[in-house]
Amino acid sequence: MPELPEVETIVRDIRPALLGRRIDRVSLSHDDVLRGVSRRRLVQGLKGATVREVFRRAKHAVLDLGERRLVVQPGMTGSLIVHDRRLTSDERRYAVLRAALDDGRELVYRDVRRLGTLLLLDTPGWNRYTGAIGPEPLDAGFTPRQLAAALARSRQAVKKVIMDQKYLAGVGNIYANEALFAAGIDPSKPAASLRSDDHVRLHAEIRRILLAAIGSNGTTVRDYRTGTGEQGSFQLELLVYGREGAPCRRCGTRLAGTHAIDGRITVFCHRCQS
DNA sequence: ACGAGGTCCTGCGAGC
DNA sequence: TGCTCGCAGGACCTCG
Repeated sequence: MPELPEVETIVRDIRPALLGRRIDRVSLSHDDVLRGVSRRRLVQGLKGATVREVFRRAKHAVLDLGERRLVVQPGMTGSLIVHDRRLTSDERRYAVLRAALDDGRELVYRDVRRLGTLLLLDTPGWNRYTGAIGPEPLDAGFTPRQLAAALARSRQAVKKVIMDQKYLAGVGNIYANEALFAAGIDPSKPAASLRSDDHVRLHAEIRRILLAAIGSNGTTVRDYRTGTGEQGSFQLELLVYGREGAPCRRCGTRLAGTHAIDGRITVFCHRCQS
């Protein structure tokens, strides 16, 4: 599922097509993707609204509609695409939210597993939502010190902490694995046991990898698509994720895999990460 | 506060 | 071929 680079790619793709557009018609196939908003209020809130801005927060895409903001959390299998022609039957399949735009195009939120979520927030709701999420790793203000402060408080595994959205925004399982490998840090190490040179390396590698992944339009393992429906290509650059049992690209050691941290697959090199 | 584990969903690939 | 099982990029919840 989309992590920061994937959602950033989606937002960059769909933003030009959405800015200034009015939403004319809305349809929703399932209510179970809604949180904190009823079907009626969602449809009423979107219909007739004009898209003022489109941006990303953490792993979520946000449409600023003036009075309210639509937050799309794609979860594991969600995609957000602006179509400029009739949808194929394949594209209609699993389309959860369809919003017809005033220029004839259509914004479609598609989600096979429907673990994704749609929120429609007023200003106080938005403030609560964004206030509960940690710093954006690609912001200029994100420093090794800021990362260190988040890690210092926790004895949990460093991988779990950097994936925890309240400490750091946008890093999910793929990029956590990759950044820890690149920084030479054992994912199971207690966060508070990292030293300042670890903070500097991890900070740099998180940013470097996220930027590189954005440059490749994200990582397509299975479902992820860009805002124009294409696959990303960063899967070709992954050094550890998905390579359990294969030789480490740096030293040739067989990569280890475990589900011991937060029940998510962790792949690492015993020799290069300590 | 923490860690472990379950829940929401569906599809796919492995193994029998 | 056809079945069952385990697993999958996230986020949120409860329990002890």
